[in-house]
Amino acid sequence: MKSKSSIPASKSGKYWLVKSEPEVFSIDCLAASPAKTTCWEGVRNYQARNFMRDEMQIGDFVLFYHSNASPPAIVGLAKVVRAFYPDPTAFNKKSPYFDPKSRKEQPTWGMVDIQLVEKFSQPLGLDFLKKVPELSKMTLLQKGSRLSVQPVRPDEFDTVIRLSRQLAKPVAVF
DNA sequence: GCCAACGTTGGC
DNA sequence: GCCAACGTTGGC
Repeated sequence: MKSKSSIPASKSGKYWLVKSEPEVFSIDCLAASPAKTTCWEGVRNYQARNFMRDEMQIGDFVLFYHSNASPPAIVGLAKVVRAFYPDPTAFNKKSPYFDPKSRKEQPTWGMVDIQLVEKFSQPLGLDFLKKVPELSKMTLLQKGSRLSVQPVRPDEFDTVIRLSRQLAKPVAVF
């Protein structure tokens, strides 16, 4: 019998990774959010914005990464549930994400909504990921890579999901 | 807390 | 358009 693949496939064929500092917004915050959904506010980098605006589509899968964490790790999977729309925090003077140059008539910044699909039972730590040959080209693992919203190649996405499944299995004891 | 790498700003 | 100064990111 053919077994059904447990690797999720996105309709668009596109996959992403977003970074968040767990001190600011962790995967547990996402899990505790209404409908396990949050708006991805505060992106203030043009390249990251352009990915969200020009390429992200509803249904795309998004790896959730904890940066500035110990250890830094991919901690779960989410998906896009709302396409790009203006980020109101850019107009809020009290927000840390306030941008005085952004005009309401023509907003500079935007965001998408993402919904939690699953929190990995074992985080995939940065040091672990670096040892995986199939991931050697992954944007996240390149030196000096700081993009907070970045594309992930389909084969890399498959590898990450497969590793998360492997790590979730009980360790054999002899 | 340090600091390398990167992005942005602004004078010229 | 160049590039120095500055600010931010993020691993360690």
